Amino acid sequence: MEPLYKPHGVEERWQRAWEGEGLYHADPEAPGETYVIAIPPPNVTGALHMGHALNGTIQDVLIRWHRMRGFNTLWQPGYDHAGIATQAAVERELRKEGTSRLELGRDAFVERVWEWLHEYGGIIMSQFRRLGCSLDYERERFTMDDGYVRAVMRFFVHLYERGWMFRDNRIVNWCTDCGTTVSDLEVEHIDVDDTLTYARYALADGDGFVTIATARPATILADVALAVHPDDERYKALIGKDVIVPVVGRKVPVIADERVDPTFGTGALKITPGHDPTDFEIGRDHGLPELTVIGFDGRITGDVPDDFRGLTEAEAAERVVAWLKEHDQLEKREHYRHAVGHCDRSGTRIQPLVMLQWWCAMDDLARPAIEAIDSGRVRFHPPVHGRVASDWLKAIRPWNVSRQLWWGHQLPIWYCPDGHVTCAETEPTACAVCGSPELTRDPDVLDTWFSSALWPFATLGWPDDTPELRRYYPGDVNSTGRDIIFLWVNRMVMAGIELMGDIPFRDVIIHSTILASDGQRMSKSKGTGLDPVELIEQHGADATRYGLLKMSSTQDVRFTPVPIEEGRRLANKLWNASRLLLMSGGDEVEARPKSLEERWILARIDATRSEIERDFETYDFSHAVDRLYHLTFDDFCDWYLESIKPRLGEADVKATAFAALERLLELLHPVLAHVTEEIWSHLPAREGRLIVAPWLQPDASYAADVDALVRVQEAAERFRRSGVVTPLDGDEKRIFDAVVKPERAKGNGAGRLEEEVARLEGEIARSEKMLSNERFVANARAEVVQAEREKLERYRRELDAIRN
RNA sequence: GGGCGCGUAGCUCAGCGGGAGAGCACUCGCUUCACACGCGAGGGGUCGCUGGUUCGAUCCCAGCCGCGCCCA
Repeated sequence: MEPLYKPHGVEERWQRAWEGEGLYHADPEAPGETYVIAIPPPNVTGALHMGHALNGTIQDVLIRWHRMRGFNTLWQPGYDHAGIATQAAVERELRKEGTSRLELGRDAFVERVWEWLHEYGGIIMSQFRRLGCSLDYERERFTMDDGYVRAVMRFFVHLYERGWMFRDNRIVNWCTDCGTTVSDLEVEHIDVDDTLTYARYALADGDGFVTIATARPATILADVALAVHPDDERYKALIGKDVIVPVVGRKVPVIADERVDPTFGTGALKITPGHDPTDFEIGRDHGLPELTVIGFDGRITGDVPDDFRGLTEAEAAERVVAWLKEHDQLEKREHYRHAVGHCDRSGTRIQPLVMLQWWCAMDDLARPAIEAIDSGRVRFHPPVHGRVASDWLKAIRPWNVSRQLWWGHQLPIWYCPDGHVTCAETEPTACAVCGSPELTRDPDVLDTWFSSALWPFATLGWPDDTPELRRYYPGDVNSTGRDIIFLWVNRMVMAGIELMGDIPFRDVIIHSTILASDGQRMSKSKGTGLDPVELIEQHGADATRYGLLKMSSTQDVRFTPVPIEEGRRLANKLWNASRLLLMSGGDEVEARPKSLEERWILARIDATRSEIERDFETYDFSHAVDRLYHLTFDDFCDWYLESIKPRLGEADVKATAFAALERLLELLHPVLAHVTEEIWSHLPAREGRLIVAPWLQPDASYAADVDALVRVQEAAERFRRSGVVTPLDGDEKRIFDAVVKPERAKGNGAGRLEEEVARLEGEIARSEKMLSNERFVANARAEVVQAEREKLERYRRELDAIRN
């Protein structure tokens, strides 16, 4: 054993051993209460980032802890096919080769995606291995593998048969760059500088004008009404009249609707159901036509004057404004900053337009999920996210599930020449309505999140009745970041209750986001992203795990490497403490505490065990890790080892020390998995692996000694502050001399008697003043007053002690 | 516009009604036979601002200033 712990090699060796010996593997036939976590499936094209590393560490700590406690644990790994992202990556590749998916054709393109994935995909699992994550890698699943596809088809057909899947022309979020619709959740609202155009619409009866304000003058071409708030006195007289839409000359009505904000612009709103979500809803309620003038390429199309056709939206807007100016119907234009929807994948401005799509009605799915969250059957940590999740479900809208992509699960929908719809899990031979054998499959694929919703049970074999499904569903915990609560967590809860009749997990951990040092989200394009694998290379996996947990909290945190370095020092300290014991020989491991500090350290380890158990149960990992640090440095090394060091030759002392070390290693293992296993393997007469060693059981026989060193520690504190040595005898004197080494400490300026006297006199004065305040004594809680009296006594004793 | 959260030591963060804490950084002293990724000693904070509640406020309430996130 070298004086400097070098994690490289050691960590990889244990990772190979644990996995190779099948210790990560979950056996449904094995006994034990189950403990199940399904990893949030990373994009198959992705690489490990800080969020994955933190999340992986959190889950691994929980899994290792439960494994040691004898649970039948399953940590399910796998990948998500990530429709848009993967398709885009392969299309980029094709572009470099001078071809395109259209040139290849659908089948060849899909084939090409698979090839590409076999070459470049699926690297994250090896990165999780390098972090020490004890996932059951034998069970790796992919949302596009054969069994999973069946699950997705079953889910769709199930929803169709329930009557919740419907096809309709509704307003969608069209991304001209991705060439597909995206769901409302994939639209990011970003503030942009824009221009607000005030346009006058002529009343059809020639009785003047109404002025409206719009940020998108090009969409005037698709106006079908003006709307005002029903209580708006300025416009009451106009309701029911007609106005003439500029440029196109269409006569449209003025309607009244509560959804009009009378404070925006002039209070009169142009209604364009074809290109605005709110207008669309107003239009549906008022039975208005849904005209579309902007096409899938973002250019002007449809029933418009010829000179507009083919223009970009900006060009069309310019021409509309010119028309308004020419006809004296342009009132003004002013700067306007507002939030505009952008595609979160491509960053392109979303084009809302009306399109025939497949939708899922969500109300009946959402209702039991809301109940599960509100009743606390599904618990969020921290709880505030449960309320947010529930609020979102309560305002849920139909989900646009079809995507105009080639990579993904193709809809199980076929059409016959008469337009009848057949929905079936496998390819039907005839139309379900008219029996026509001529069937064409809908070309669209499903939203990636449609398949992710099934993750907790499709990975276990659903829709088949497998031993895994019976044994491991429902699971226990889901851990993830805030950003996919709606996209993923809520949908798993809905799908789990609907298909399995039970919630998929009990606890949802929402971990913090690790920000770059500038306080912004880490960003690849800004170069502020950090590669966790590099951190592992630099500091070791144990140190990285420790550091990530130390940084984690319910609050977002700016990254600094300092906590990881702290973890590295802890690993090194533990390594050297173990060296001290191992180098002095001895082959017995048994707790036979004879002296004060031996009973004390065993009690301290037990006490810390219950403290970190409480931390783990409440998913408070940073405090758990902090306790482990101080237990190791302060209690185990500084007090215990220093105390016994002179007596390491004694067999009893040695055997007890090994027993204490064993317990410490057990406590540390879930976090510092590798270094603890390495040290464990050096312990005398050690068989079996720490990873599957039983979690330590507290021993009540020394529990009473958890404060056994208080007098010595007070004496040490007193000596440090004042330089006064307290008379002690027996174990206490021996421990004090061994740890404090007063003769050496004197040399470096320890203890300034006068300052300490002054400090204590100050404290005594403060305390006396408080206790002589009648209102304090009368109003404060009795135990607070009592505590203050005891404090005062202690200060007086302390002062006496250093004056004598 | 609606909602949530955060401003505590130079840095990153705990604490959240009765004596301001940790790690790092900084200063000083130690190659002490486990560890210099160490040991010992030390300096450093009107706990964003202004009011209020209270015997007592970093902690509770209100307002303000600054920063961030989510939803529309």
